[in-house]
Amino acid sequence: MHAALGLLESKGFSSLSLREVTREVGVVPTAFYRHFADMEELGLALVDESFGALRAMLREARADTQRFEHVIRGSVEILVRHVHANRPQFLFLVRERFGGVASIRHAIRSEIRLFSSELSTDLSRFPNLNEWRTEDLHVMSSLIVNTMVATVEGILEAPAVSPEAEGDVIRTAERQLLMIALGAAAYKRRGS
Amino acid sequence: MHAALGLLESKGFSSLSLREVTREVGVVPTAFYRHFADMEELGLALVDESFGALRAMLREARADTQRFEHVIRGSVEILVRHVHANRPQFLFLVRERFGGVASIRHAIRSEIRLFSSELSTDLSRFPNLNEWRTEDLHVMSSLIVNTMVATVEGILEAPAVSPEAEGDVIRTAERQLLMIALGAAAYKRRGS
DNA sequence: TGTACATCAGTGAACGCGCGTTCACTGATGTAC
DNA sequence: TGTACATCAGTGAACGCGCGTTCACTGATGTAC
Repeated sequence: MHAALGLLESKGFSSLSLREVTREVGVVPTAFYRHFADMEELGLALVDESFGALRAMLREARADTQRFEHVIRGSVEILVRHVHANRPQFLFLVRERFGGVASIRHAIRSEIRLFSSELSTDLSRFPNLNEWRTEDLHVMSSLIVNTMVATVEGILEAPAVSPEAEGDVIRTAERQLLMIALGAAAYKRRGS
Repeated sequence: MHAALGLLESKGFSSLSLREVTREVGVVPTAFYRHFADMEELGLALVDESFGALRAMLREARADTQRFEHVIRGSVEILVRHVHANRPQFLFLVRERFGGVASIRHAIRSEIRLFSSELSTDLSRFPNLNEWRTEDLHVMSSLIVNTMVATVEGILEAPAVSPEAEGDVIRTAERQLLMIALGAAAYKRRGS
């Protein structure tokens, strides 16, 4: 799994061959079958492992909800830290969300959808949001998730050697989340 | 190109073979070389064609900017119509943005970045926004682009047979854009 | 403590297959004079 | 208007290659008695 993730830095999963993986490990191709029935099974194992990294990040973010501005800055900081610490996993999830293997694609999409609906629940615990209609909470949380996903993409894409490109991505993300928070409040005022 | 786009409905470009394409056309593999030097050249031609569809959409959207709420509803309507009319092209762009062929990936990303900066310029023509700092305009326009991209993904993903799933995507997009517009205004009030 | 057996990860040869690419070719269509 | 030649898209045989998968095997480690 580690060898596969390494190779996936530079190519999509569906064009990764069983022989490439075993070659990377330094083992004969047939040895692969001692561990997985086929490449799809390896792919789904990588999905699981990557979800582990993702959920660890969310757990930390959730344990850390304070005042509004601090929530934004803190959440983005946690996001950046986890993406750096688990770059291969996040890269895998971001890419294979649209990749060629249907079962992987569906697993990733449904996990993101799940995350978005959990975020709705979390948001409803904020004093200002606790009487929102679930529909409006969903609109807001999917907007936040989209922004977070785009931020992960931006971090992964930013050249590792250029901290200023990453700084831009981070600053933009923080301002966008603030815009969303302010927008949600105005949206609600306007609706009632 | 038409045959390739058809095959790309169900797989990524980097796992599409030259022989599959010619088989689909009903022609011998070597005939491929009468038209393209290799698959990458075909891929880049598809990028060009798909950008054509994308730019046609943006041209129409730009010709149609009116009051704020109408802009949102009108833009989303235009988006939906063009995605339906050019589904294979949009599917191609959305997927290959993270696909396995670097030159394709980079072409798509730089086009989206270009679009985002053009949107900044367009936004600055709105009376309320004409004195914003370009940096804040960029924050707002990239938030809008992210939302639009996510909406395209949602439309492409929604089962073709289920108009209600697509209706949800559309309604969510409209509300998110409204949230962004209101949020941008509040963000600015707060900043000054 | 020693023996017998099971489990496990890895080996190496072999297979048939689809792939990209080469080559010399054919025959239809377009162009110059 | 007729002839000669160029251009063009497609043909079909052939190549070497990497692929996934099969099979019977080896030798190390773990487990039962």
